[in-house]
Amino acid sequence: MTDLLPPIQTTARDDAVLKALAGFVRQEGLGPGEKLPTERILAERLKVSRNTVREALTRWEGLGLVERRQGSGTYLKAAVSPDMLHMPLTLAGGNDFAGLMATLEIRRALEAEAAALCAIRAGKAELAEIERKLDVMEEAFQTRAGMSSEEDWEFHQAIFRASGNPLFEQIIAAMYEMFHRFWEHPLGVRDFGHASFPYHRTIFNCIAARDPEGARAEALKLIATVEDDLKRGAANLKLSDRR
Amino acid sequence: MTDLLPPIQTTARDDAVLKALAGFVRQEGLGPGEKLPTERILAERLKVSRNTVREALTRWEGLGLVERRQGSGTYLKAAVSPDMLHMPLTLAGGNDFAGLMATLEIRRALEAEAAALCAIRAGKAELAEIERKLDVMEEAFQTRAGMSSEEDWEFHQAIFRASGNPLFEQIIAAMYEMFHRFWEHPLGVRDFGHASFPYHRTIFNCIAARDPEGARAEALKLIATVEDDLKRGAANLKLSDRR
DNA sequence: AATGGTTCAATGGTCCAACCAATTTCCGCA
DNA sequence: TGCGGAAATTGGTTGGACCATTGAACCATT
Repeated sequence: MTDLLPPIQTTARDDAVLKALAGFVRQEGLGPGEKLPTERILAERLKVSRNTVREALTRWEGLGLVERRQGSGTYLKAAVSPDMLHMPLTLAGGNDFAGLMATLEIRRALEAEAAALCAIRAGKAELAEIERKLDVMEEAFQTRAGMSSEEDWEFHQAIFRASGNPLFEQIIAAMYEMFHRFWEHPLGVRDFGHASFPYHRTIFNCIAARDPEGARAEALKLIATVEDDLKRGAANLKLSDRR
Repeated sequence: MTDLLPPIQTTARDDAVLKALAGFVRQEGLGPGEKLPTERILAERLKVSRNTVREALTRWEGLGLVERRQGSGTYLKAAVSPDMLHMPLTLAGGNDFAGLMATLEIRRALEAEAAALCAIRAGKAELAEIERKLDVMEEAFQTRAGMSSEEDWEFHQAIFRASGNPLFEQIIAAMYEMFHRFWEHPLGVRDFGHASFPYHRTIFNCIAARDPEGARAEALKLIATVEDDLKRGAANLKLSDRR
């Protein structure tokens, strides 16, 4: 006998509030940036205490769905729908080098799969878009004699978007901040990112040739070079700390 | 000029409460499963209202760090530290078949990478743990003449855990609910999961042999069979709908 | 001795009413 | 018309009260 007989759910006021609120947002067609009703109004309409409303909104705020501005109101920060799946990721000691490597491993996993899917699914328009981003990136590389994080990022984003699965882009976007905190301070590695440059073109070639496994392999190589760069940077940093 | 000059924080009571609480947990050496002080005690010690304490704990609860049980107390669900990095991720939709396939693609990406990392990093103890789960799963398979979702899941979880990167397990854990909603209702495919069975052993063999790329390849094959099963199930379902 | 019922204190969940602090609105004055 | 300050609005905090659930201790029946 396994666990049939799941624990029953008796009270879940604030959860109900969130569901109702999500329904309201959908019905009103509210989008990011728009203001939702006052806490006091919500409390009155839903026939619950303002306190309960606040607990519910606090959860949404913690999840980054909503922003509260004292004296002004509560504003949507993202699209909400009644059937959302929440996936809070927490990285203990997320400010250190190990945390960056952890996110990079996730990125490698997603980048490889997205490239493979992209090789299968990307339409003509999407393919052209990716190549355009690639050209811009290569142009920037030549001009400034080095990797440019912004253009590089846009290239990868285009691949994620063309994978046909929005989850890739969403997960990576959640980690964007982490990547770029280090990206902007390349740990003393002067030619940071140089090694990864050629793989952008090879990945695109595989995608254009409809070669999923090739694309996957090239993406893996690309992230490997970034990882190497970072490790080298960390070693340098440790060295200069000792100085 | 970018966004240096972050907005100053005049009032951030509940944030301060969380920081203080995280410090307390560290100082006391509290781990997952252990009980936190009462809300009333926290309020008194921190010289804030109980309501403020509750707002703070609500945030942690929303982030899955803590579990509150009425009448019992508040318990840690994960390790917390003062310097945590939160990456809350909410996925829109996902209750339909397309959503399931989307999450499955994420799972394939992570499963492949985790298996590869595991082949590199898993220690002796972790290797033994994985094999134990595998034995249990195979035992269940023989006895009940079919895949058992619980034991299967534990096997995969052990691999994620041994990957040395906590993010893998966190992401997958968040999707667990989604997978199992369908797993329990195998869409009419009677021998659902049968096809994936042998790959569990081959994955383990590659990991034990310290063959990352082999493990990655086997993991990809495993998910591919699950995908096929699901697609077959969906086709059956559509067929029976027409009936 | 074991099982089941009762009581009771502890604890999270909810409510209320008031006040504080930041923001926005608006009105009167120059 | 433009501007400065009062007033209304809105989220943030407080304190106190009561409800609902839990779990332990105790008691009664078998």
